[in-house]
Parts: sequence; structure tokens; C-alpha cells
Amino acid sequence: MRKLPAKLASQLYGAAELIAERGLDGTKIEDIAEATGIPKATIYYHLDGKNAVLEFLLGDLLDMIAGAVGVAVTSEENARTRLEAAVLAQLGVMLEHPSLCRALVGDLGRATRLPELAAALRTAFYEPIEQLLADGVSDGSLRQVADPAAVALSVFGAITVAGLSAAVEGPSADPSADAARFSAAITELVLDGLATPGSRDQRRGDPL
Amino acid sequence: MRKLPAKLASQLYGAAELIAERGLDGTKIEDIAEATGIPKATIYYHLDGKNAVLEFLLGDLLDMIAGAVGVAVTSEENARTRLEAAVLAQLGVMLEHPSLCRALVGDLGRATRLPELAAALRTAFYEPIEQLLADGVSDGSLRQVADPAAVALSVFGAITVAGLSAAVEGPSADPSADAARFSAAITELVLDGLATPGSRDQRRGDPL
DNA sequence: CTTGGTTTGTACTGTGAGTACAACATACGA
DNA sequence: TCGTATGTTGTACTCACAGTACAAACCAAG
Repeated sequence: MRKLPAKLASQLYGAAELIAERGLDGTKIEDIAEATGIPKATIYYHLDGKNAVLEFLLGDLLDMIAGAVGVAVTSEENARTRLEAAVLAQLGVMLEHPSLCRALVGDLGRATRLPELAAALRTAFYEPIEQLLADGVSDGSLRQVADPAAVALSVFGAITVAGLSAAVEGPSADPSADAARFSAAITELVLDGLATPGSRDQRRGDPL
Repeated sequence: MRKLPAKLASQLYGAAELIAERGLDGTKIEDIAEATGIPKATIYYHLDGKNAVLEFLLGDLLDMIAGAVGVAVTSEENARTRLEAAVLAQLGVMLEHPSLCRALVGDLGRATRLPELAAALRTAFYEPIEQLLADGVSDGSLRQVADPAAVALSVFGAITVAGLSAAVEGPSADPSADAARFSAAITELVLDGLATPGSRDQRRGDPL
């Protein structure tokens, strides 16, 4: 069941739009069969049901994200620069595949209840950020924060929500331009913060 | 159907944990009936089906958040301070009601497909942030950014993902302490950013 | 005690997921 | 050429569960 023939796999993508639009519940297996051209019996021959269809599609998306981010993270630059690259990479993939992202948002609950997917989600989205933040403290390119885990989570949220919501807004004419725009905004926020220069540091006394 | 008797409303909360755990799909109406003590026929007398149960529960959560944040935002302080208060308020409510939050994550797709809830989601989470960011620029307590909409979205994501994921981790012994902890981390990130003092501003030339 | 809204049990209908299976195709080695 | 294994597909099921119908009971308030 794991190695679905390539032809079928590509046909299955025809169901992504459908699932994104109506949610997995609102989508009948018969609809998927019709949209992809794969007869219901064949779907059941290879896959363990509706959930498996979603699992296959999202697994692929998550692999793409993890891959792109992985490349971005593996450079010789300092952590701050790699963080910027990772943000751009993640948003790039997400905006390239809006209907997969919409399907992901729509069936997040189901996704997190599918153990493999939950792990892939973590690997694709959260862990690279967490790692970069730690690296940045080591190489001095990012600040030490009081609660690294919580901050990593928030950074992850900032990126992911921006990407998902851009995907939900509907496909854009120029995904990579959008990715660059969002990426710049997030980077600006995450690196420099929103406080005005004058008011900065009037809160905490200790710089480290 | 809108004004469900108070007694039933309170009984209905007994279903939140169930729905959070198994998702709405994995929860039979009969299960809800059993968990709440409200017979199936009575549920259908008042509510339009399973979705309406979820809609009722989440509507309430969203109202609480919108309310708490609304209070936090309506003070005489400057926008930066009010932003801190809003973050704390939002996280406070979320951590106070972890199973509602889990239900929200789990059935986010359904929630966004229910028009009333989608609007309530926006009102509760996103709009207050957007407003505060704009206010901060006016009163000088927050920096002007290049793409305010994208930044507002990211801030919203940072807060919300932190809250949701804390809720998903399971209920905590001391919700308000957790809220304070997360709130501090997010505030630190969002206001001061992660760049080290030395490297700050070596990217963009124009301060405005 | 009657009228009108609620409450609830019971029995039903309809839909769609998933299964069973037989017929057929295709490949590949003997 | 045949035989066997592996995939493909149509058809016809089963079964669980959402939602509906309805009648009997209940409980005000006039």
C-alpha cells in the first residue's frame, strides 16, 4: 500500500482541489473516483479508504516542505540568514500548492489524528525552526530568549499561519512574488520586532 | 434555535471533551446524547444537527475570547501596552478552555466552512491585532512596517498557534501561569525580535 | 381542564463507506 | 503456449449512522 504506482499517484492529485473545497467529509469516494478517473474499486485496492487519500496527498506536501526547508537550512551562512531562507522556502512551497494547503487546514484535525502525518507535520514545520533558533544563539546571530521553546512555537505559528491563510485566500497569479512579500514581512517582524527604537529595552533590565 | 435554554446549554458542554478527543466525525450523536444526558430527540428539537452542536460550542469560545480581548484593548494605555494585554487575555481564555480549543483545531475546516463561525473567528482573533498595530503607529508606540496586513497576520499566527498548541498538549495544572509564560515569550518576540543588538539594522537602510 | 410549547422513546428512511467477488487484463518465466 | 501472479474494474452487496416522523407524555399559564 505504500508504493502506489506513479500514474495513480499523479491522477490522485486531481482530488486535491475537491477535498480543499468541500473537506474530506463533504467529498464522496465516488466523487474522488470521478474527479481522478480512478474507479472506486481501484482506489480501495491500493488505499485503505478516504483517510489514506488525504494522508497520501498531505504526506507529499509535507515532504516537499521538509525538503525545501532542509536545503535552505543546510548552508554555510549564519543562523539568522538561514532562518530567512527557511521562511522563504516554506512559504514558497505552500503558495505553490494552495489546494493542498487548504486541504491541510480543512482537515487539520484528521491530519493530527493520523500518527504518521502528525510526525511529518512536526518535521516539516516546527523542528527546523527550533533548530535554527538554537543555532543562532550558538553562532551569535540570534538573541538568547527566556523561553526558547515557546518562541520557536510562535515563530512557527507566524510563518505557518501566514502561509496557510495566503493559500486559503485563493491561488495567486504569482506565487513566488507573494512568497517573497510574506517572507519579507515575517522576517522583519521576527528579527526586528515591532517596538519603536526609542521604547526598546525599557522593559527588561538584563541584556542577557 | 438561537436561544437554547440555559440548562441545555450548560449540559452541552459535556460534549466538548468528547469532540475534542475524537473529532466531530468520530463522535456519534448518540454519544453526545449519552455524555450530556440530553436525549437525541431533544438535541434535534433544538439544534440542526451535529454541526450545530459544534457551532454552539465554538461560538461561545469565540465570544469569550473576543470579549476578553475587547476589554484588554479598551484601556487608556498606548498601543504597545494594550497589545501585551491583548496577548495575555487571548491566551488566558484559550488555556482556560483547552478542550474547546482542541475541538476548534480538530474541526477547523468545518468551522471555517460555517459562515457565522468564520466571521466570529476573524473578530475574535485577527481584527483586534490588526487594529492595535495600526494604533501603535499612530501613537508612536509601535514601529511602522512595510506590509502591515502581512505582519498583523503573522502576529495573529504567533499568538494563536502558541495558544492552540498549548491547549492540545493537554490541560495544565495552572492555566493562568502558563498563559503568563507564553504571553511573555510572545511579547518578547513580537516587540523586540530575535536579531542580536549588534546585527540589528544591518539589513535595511531606511528607518522609515 | 385546556391549549401550546417542550420532552422523549421508538421506529423508520436514506446515504455513503467499505467489502466481496467474479471477470478480465497484463506480464513474465518455463 | 500455457500457467501463475499481480493488478484492474464493474456490480452487488452490508452496515453504521445521521437525520426524520410521530405519538405519547409532560408541564406551564390562562
